[in-house]
Amino acid sequence: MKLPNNNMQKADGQAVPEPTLRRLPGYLSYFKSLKINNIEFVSSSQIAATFKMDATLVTKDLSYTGVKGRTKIGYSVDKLIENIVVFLDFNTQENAFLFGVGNLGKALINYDGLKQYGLKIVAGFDIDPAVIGLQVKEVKIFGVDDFRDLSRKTPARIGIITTPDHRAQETADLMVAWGIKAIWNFTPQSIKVPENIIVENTSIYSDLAVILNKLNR
Amino acid sequence: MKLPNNNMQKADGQAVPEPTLRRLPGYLSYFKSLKINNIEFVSSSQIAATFKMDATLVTKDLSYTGVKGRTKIGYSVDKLIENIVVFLDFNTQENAFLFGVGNLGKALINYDGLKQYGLKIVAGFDIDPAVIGLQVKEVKIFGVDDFRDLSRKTPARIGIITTPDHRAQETADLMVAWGIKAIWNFTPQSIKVPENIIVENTSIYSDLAVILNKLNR
DNA sequence: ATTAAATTGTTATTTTTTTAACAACTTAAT
DNA sequence: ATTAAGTTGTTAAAAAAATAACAATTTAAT
Repeated sequence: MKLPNNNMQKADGQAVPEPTLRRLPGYLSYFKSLKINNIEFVSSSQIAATFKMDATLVTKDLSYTGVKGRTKIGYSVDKLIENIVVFLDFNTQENAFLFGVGNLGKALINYDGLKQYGLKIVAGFDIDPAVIGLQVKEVKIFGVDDFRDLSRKTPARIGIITTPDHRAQETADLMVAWGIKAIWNFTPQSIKVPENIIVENTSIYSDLAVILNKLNR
Repeated sequence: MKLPNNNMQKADGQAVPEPTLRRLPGYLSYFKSLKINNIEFVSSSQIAATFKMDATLVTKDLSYTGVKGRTKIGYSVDKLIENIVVFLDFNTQENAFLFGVGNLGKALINYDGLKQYGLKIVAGFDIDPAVIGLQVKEVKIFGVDDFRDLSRKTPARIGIITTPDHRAQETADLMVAWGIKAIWNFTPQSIKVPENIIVENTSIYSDLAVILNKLNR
């Protein structure tokens, strides 16, 4: 329909279905592993079998990225990877501040994968004096007051909340005051922010709920 | 329609929409914070405003749990909490084995929240001799060989994969051989398992994709 | 060269999920 | 007591997403 068929170009105004958006990174990971195994082409039916889904849905998802397959051959793994990476903006590095350097926070900083997927945590923040001044991998941990200087050197549009639950709202408020545009909230707490601020909640409890439900059905 | 109106009883055969299932833990967290603030009643419109969603959808979601609201008063916070907890099986403790005691694995073990939501990690596993024998919080870390004994003492139906990506499949295979019924996969790798095994993938990359998309639109 | 099989990509249909509409009810104010 | 406002809960409609159907194409085999 209104899909852009100018190859390798992003559908900027076009809203991509969120389910599609959520599936694409999974495909990407799969394609990367195919590449490691020197597999050059893959068909939608193979992909569908791997993810236990309908092949049509796969082609639809992939078509959003502008990639073109070849009849009887399938899709080029290289092109798939390239198109998805570009489409999801995983190629342009986005800086992020992380607030709350506890277990989860440290795990995220140590998580190499994120960098590969377009996100670079450039600084950690905490209110615990015992943590401030430390360094986790290449990421230094700062106190709240150090923000001004830091933000001038390495500005960030994304703020990650990995604080204890009850500190989520105040942290969000702080981030908004700092000019953060998108908040990635890893606490189960729902946070209140101005209309124009993007919030994405990552709740492992939702996944847990799904597992328990399937298990006990 | 075919909703069970026998109060406080779970709709066992009835399939609950997964979106509903995913939203319930968020509500629950919110209700718990209301309770801490000594708020006894809450209306669907208040809940809807908090989560920026339609009030009708809230009532629908809540109705699945069998909770009943009072006109002009709203829902009892206590009853909401109780019904959601029961409905999601967060009250009956489910044991889990965790494989891959790296940063993320440790973070999950240290995460107190999980226990409160029905999941208890009873043992960690790793192939790194430097890690085997250690103890993270109350959770001991074992080698693969220790499984038999352990599984007799504290059986578990859920297996958590927090290994490096390229070890996901072999870990899954092992878990299936162990008799694990549901696998919670924290790697982006898609894993192949027998038909009857439940798999839930937690991919923070999906959330990241959504954030970047909104940010760059 | 011809044909058969496999595969993409599009359009149509069905299913699922969300939103809207509205009736019934209950509390609090007059 | 009466009324008005706010709220639940259900039914209907709309929107979104997934699946099915199928045409077009292209490769590989005969």
